Amino acid sequence: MKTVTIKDVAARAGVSAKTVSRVINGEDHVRPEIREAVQRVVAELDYRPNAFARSLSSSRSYLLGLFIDDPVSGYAADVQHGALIRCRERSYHLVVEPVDLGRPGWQDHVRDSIASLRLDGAIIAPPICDAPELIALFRQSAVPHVLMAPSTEPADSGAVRMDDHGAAREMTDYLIGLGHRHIGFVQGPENHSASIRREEGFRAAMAAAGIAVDERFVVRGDFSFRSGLELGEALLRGPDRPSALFACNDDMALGLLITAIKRDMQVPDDLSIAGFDDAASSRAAWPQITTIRQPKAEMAAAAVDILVDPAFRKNIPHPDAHLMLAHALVVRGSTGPCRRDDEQA
Amino acid sequence: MKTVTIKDVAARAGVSAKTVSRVINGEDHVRPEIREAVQRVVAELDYRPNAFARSLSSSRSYLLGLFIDDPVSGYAADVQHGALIRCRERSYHLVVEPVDLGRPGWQDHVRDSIASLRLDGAIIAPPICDAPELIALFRQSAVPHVLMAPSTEPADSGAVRMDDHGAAREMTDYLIGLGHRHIGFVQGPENHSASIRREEGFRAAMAAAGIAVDERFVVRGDFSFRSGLELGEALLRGPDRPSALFACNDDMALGLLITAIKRDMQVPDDLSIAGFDDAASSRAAWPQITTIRQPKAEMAAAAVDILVDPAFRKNIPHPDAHLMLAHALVVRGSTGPCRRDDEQA
DNA sequence: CTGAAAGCGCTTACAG
DNA sequence: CTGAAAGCGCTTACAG
Repeated sequence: MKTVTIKDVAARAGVSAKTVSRVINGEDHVRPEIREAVQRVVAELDYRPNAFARSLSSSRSYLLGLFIDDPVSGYAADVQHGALIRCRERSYHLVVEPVDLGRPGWQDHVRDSIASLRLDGAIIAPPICDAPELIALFRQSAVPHVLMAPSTEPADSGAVRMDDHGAAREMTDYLIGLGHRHIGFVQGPENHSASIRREEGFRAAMAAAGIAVDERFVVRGDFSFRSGLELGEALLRGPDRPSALFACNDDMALGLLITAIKRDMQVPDDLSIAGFDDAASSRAAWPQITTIRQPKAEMAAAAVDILVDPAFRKNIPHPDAHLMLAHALVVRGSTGPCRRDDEQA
Repeated sequence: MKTVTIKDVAARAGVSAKTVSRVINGEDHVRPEIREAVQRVVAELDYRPNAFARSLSSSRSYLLGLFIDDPVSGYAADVQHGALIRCRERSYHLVVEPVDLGRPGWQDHVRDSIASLRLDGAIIAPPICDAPELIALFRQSAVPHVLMAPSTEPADSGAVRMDDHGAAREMTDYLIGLGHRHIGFVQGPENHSASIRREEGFRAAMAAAGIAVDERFVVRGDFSFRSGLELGEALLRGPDRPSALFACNDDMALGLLITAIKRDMQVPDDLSIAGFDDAASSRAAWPQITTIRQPKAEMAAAAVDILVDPAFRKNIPHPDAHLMLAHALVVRGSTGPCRRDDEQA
């Protein structure tokens, strides 16, 4: 089965290869009747341009890279899906590149993607969006890149984020509104800047309500279900325990919930539990977990939009390349009014 | 920043481009001292071959496609990760292509990947591995492809599977061994051939033990947590209900478990629940769910190995391209001895 | 509005 | 063991 090339199309349509190229790429300056004739031949021959030839001559790859720490997480799945769908709409392809900053030589893999794949752009997921050494690699090679939920917004990087601080504050206000005073907070990993912003939002809400944070109830997890399980054991052991727990993500919140159930506590009557993400784990439990809906797929799609926008590519830094998407508080069954006597006062 | 090309390396090393090419690709017939000299220059210049130029001239893309129905599922994440890691080891790249057989025009997307990306091979995940029209596309274009867990094993397709029938039979034997006689079975979607093989294994074990299957307790789900939830309501409503439930995958088993908990049943004392997959959902509950470990990532990695193996590429059909990987029964807290009086007899 | 020429950076096929 | 030439299938830059 001989491959159909641009020359075959040109010959059959009685025009030059250049004209076929113009039609294929939707350029101007082609007479309508010629354009139609070419399109007809393209369809007849089922001609598909060779992406490599195009890339080689134009030095554009139509390839975007998604650089991500842990490609197996539910977060990664949502982000990837959002990016994939949008890439397809834009006739780009997506290559997922796992980056393990803990493994020596990671730079080489990244450089390799950039150099041999000639990536047209990169989406950099948290937490590695905050690694200056990684960002520098893209900057040096002049590869347009968008950071997802970064701690800072460098002028020559795009950025897509949500208001982690504000969302955490809303959640905390909601818990306080339910009468809770002894609210515990489960932090995420230290390198996760969004987790830090969430904690700040929590503390801001507590301060605004004039409630002192009990530091014994502020503990660090690693975003995993397992860490939620273990921290739950520690937090719920003694008689002196919080009436509500706010975890930095849903997987940990689910771990807390399971621990409470194991200890025969009633949720939400004995303990309210709130998460963050609106991950599948927040729905795969009983009661379902109150959480913050984070627009993960939308953020990834927006990142693609920024990267393929000629205005951004031609003109970095670009004012419109820093986006903030909306979140939402999702109230479910895991949170309820504080029923603790000493707090009714 | 001027890009370093093969000519630059050749000039600086005082050899021809062809010799540099030989060194880069690890071919024979290069004097050791020349090889070393070239390697030194490659390192000095940090030369990275342009993947597009290589692909264009060699008509190999070093790109593998993963074609998958639902790229957001936990199954997809595991498969993708297994494939990604192995691709990296083999210096291939992976492109994920969602395929929605329900949407008209899906063929065009697939043809496009094949034709414009010049895919070197394809991994086809279940359930679309059983769609003849899809397989035909790869066959026609002579793209080597490996099916994951297909219902049939065409001679000119590779295949990687596990023994779904045997594994389901083991699980059922285990439940029967615990004294259960009234065992319900939750089927997967009709188009999922592995789910059918699991049901057959279930029925074979029941028949071998001389136990009649109560067809009221055999119900169809769609692999989703939600369907497990709903089917649980139906199965556990009346007084006449099964003492054990075996679901075709873990997400549905988790749904069953949550329903049992909602209905104040004790698991496993009132009801044993078993799943299939060893997905995260089987561990994110209390009690944890007894299941079958399915080697998803290993299956995907094996598929990559088959695809990049020159012996397979040169010589399709190939006898060694049909693999069966080992599974394991994982006993956890959700299953226990049958405590129903009428069954003790 | 259209096209002929040159070139992108490699590898293939052939010599020597 | 090594290299000069041609070519992969497009696009760029330039003419007209």
